Amino acid sequence: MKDREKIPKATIERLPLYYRCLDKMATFEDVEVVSSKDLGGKLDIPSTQVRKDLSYYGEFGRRGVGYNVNELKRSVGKILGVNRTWPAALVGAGNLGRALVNYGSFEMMGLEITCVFDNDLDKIGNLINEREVKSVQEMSQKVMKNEIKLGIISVPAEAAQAVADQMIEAGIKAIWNFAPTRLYVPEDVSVKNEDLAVGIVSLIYHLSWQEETDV
Amino acid sequence: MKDREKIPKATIERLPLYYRCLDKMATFEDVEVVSSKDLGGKLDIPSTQVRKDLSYYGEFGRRGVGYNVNELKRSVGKILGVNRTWPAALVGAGNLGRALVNYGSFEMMGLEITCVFDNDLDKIGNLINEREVKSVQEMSQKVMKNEIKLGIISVPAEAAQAVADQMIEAGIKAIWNFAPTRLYVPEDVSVKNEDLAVGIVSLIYHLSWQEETDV
DNA sequence: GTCCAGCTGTCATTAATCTGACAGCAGCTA
DNA sequence: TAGCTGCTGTCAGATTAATGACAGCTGGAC
Repeated sequence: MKDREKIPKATIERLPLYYRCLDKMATFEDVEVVSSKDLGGKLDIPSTQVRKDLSYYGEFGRRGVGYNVNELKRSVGKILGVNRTWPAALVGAGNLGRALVNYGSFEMMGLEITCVFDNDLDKIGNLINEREVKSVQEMSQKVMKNEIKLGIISVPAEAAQAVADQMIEAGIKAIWNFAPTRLYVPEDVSVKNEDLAVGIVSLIYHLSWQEETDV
Repeated sequence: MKDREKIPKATIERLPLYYRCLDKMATFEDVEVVSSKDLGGKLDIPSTQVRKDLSYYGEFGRRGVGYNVNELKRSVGKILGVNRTWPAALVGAGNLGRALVNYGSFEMMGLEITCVFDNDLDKIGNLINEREVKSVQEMSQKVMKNEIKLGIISVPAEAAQAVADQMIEAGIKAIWNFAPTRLYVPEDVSVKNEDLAVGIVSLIYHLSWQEETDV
């Protein structure tokens, strides 16, 4: 394995796609071996890109043959860290928060939302997918006790920074932020913004341009 | 305005951030003029990047002064196409679908989910944020009648391609895909994958690496 | 008016990322 | 065994994006 610092972000974004594709192949299709061309074909990624991405982490294939599906899946899973379960604390039991807790496909990626918090008295005590919504005040204790490193923020923008601060205080090292705002965090905490309103705009941009040229 | 083809994707992803920030400044803060340094500072983007991004579309600032907040907001809004309302059809009234319909921040970006479809008889007829869930069979007609160009897919992966095909058949030109699968579409249809399970993995990757080096 | 600090727009440079080309290995055929 | 096809891993080149440097404009101070 080479210097982990020098691996393109784009590569890391593609690895989960490979992983899920390999999982699907291992589970539903009866294939033992896959070539970079096959794998790339399913994901609309050039075969050279697939090989390059994998080569950052070692040599997983056999020349003249291809990659063993199960073996590669295990390897990629280990690279990504999804070969174990990562407990996560979610704050914000609104519509989006509930959807995330109920979302099915996280398990495969090692994510388990183990506790849910809110500060709305109407929501505290409710059950979401068998998890009781607790008061935000209980978060720190719970996070520390269970050594939770992963936090998910699905509160309104105004409240997000305060929640983040509290999470960091409690020892959380990675934040998945659904609030439409930038978070200020120390260097050793990583943040991934999943900003839905921003996501849609690139589509609107293309649509808008298309309509203009159509006329 | 220069050749629209040559504008970096990354720039288009940043424009909505500028837009929302400008909106916030225009609404809540009492500033008339903003510099690229200020704007970038709020978003953690270098000022040179801000100026470069804007310069692809024209000259919006005044040398020695900066950008007029309201003017720039209007200009960026127009560039992005969010200066009008884009009706959208959503298919899949599960937890995520419901969360999207109820999501507040889309309005500002011009997105309005005007109709919701599902094929689950238990869901058809329900109200989500004042919109009645209709049968998927009614989608084509509704989309064609209202000339809807934007489709949102929040169904399980297995059903996504069929929904996409139906959308395209009905004239939809842009698809926001929340299903964890690749969609095959004609060239003139744009797809934006909002793959939540993939999004979380890059965080897990960093966490996993951090733990390794901590020891 | 002149000077100065601060700002934009853009060209030149550097960095990041992707793509193409190919040596080298594997397995099959005869 | 030799010959052929298909595949990987990697180097070199091309492409794309980010950064640095600076000319030119602006408004206020004096």
